[in-house]
Amino acid sequence: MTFLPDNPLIVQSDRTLVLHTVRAVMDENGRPKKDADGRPVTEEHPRFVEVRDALAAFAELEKSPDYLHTYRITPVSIWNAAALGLTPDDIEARLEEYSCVPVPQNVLAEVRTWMERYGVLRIERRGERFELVTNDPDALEEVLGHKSIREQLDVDADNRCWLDEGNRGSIKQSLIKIGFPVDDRGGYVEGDAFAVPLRETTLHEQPFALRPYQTGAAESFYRDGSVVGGNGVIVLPCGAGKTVVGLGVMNAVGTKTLILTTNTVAVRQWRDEILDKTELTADQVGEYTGAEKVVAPVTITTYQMLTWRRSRTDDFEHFGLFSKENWGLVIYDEVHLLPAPIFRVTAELQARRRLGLTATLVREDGKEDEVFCLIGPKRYDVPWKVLEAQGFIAAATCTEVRVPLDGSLKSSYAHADARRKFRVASENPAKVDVVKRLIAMHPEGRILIIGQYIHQLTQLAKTLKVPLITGKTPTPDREKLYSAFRQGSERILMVSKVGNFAIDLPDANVAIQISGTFGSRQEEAQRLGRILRPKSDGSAAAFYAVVTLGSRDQEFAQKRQLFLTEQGYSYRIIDASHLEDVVESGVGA
DNA sequence: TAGACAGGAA
DNA sequence: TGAAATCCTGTCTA
Repeated sequence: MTFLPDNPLIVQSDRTLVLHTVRAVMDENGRPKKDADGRPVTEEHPRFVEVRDALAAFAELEKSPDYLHTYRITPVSIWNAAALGLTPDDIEARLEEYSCVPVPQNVLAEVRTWMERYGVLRIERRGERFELVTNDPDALEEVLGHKSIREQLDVDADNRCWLDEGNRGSIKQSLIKIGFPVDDRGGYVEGDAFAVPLRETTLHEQPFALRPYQTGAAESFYRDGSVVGGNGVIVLPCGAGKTVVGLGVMNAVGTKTLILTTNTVAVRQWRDEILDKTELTADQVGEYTGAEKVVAPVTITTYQMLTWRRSRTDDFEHFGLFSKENWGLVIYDEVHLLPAPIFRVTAELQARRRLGLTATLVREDGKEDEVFCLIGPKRYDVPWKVLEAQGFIAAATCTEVRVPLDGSLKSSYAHADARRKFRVASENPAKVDVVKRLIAMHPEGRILIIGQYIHQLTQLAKTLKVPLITGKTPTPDREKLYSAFRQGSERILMVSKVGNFAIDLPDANVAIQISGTFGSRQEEAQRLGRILRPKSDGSAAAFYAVVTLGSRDQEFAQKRQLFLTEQGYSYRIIDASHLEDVVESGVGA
């Protein structure tokens, strides 16, 4: 094996992968080139992009400072890769190919062990019951050594392990916790047949057909006559048409369907999309929310509706919805937000086909393993940059603008306790000036200013004389402002965290983020998603994160950027004082 | 009977 | 790590 010293990757024995983003530029004598100030000159590493894309399939980006990106190989990342068809040999080949040092054998061995564990245990149907089967007696022995698991199984005299429909989910949860992801071949209840024909022309007289990647996604989930699939998660960027993929799957499966969403606006959007793009009529698509409770062959509801109860000790009042119809398919919209109680019900729903949809399959609470075993593995994933290259989403430049804290605030920052520090830095009043300058730099831009603290936002809105939408803004007022923004009579709009949920928020081409949730990767992704609708002139969108230099605000900003960095976005980091220079050199538009 | 609002939950 | 937004139900008003 030859290891090229020029390769950008280091594989460490603790399963972290370190990827060089740049390399030194050599002069004609083969020595490191220096700039006028005597500092070494660097360039992007020529294999960086290739390696980043190769790692995305089986590792998770953990840190992404300027020159070294750190990835980690985790069991869930390996199992998802296995479900997509990657083998240990594929992963070994990639690591060997890109590493500049020998790949530690223990890492390869661990990858192999984890990957082989996916599918070592299978659940198979035997008439009315299910059996946990394996070809590996050692694995079975190890599993049965865990008391909590043995208690859930009915082990007969021949040492065969039986389980009932009722604990199919919970056994999978217990097994994944000890590192055994089960391949559930127990099959599905077919559910009542219900055809969902797609239109070729929408209600709005637009031609309609699934885009190639949408078809690919739907087929990866379900192909008629195939035993593979029928449960799992499809990951598509914001604005790539996840609803349409859902329609494609409903069309393919052809049964009564229950759709779960995060809020009522999403419920209505699903309903509108279904009526617009399928031949279903209004009475076939029910909305089950606080406002009306209609159960129809296709029913859309919210997670909160299902998890609502009178008090902590009462039952969930609307759980009955799951058994009101013989659903053949349950769709979980924004599956990364799935609340804990829904995991519990889902554990009891393992016989129903389950489709999860999301833009970012990362959870800040680390419950990826629950999504993996209860909804299913990742079946399809389109990188953001691929859709960008195909023109389905706009190109975007991301810029982190760093602003210092001035005098008096420096000391209040220093004296604040750990949790206040973040807020002091987030609300740095020096950000106001930066926002003004950014606005001035985009005189034609349709600008969204997004923040997290109401106090900060109201102040800024007053200074800039720009309308602000918060959770308290009544719906009619919101709609008025949205439509003003859409028509161009308002060019700038400020939004609080409502922006995270408001899928009806109009499109913009510039977003300025002045504060955000601690280190939420998916929030950052959502916010960028706001400006990714393709522009008619093909121009790029601009995303700015304004952070306080050298503070916790900056630390968390880095964590927030991880997901997008993983997807191939690079953040240009500039000092507030150089803002105009950099943008003039080509970021703007 | 619709809309507005308060209260509690997670 | 904390703040903000959401949802649902129930009650009140017109």
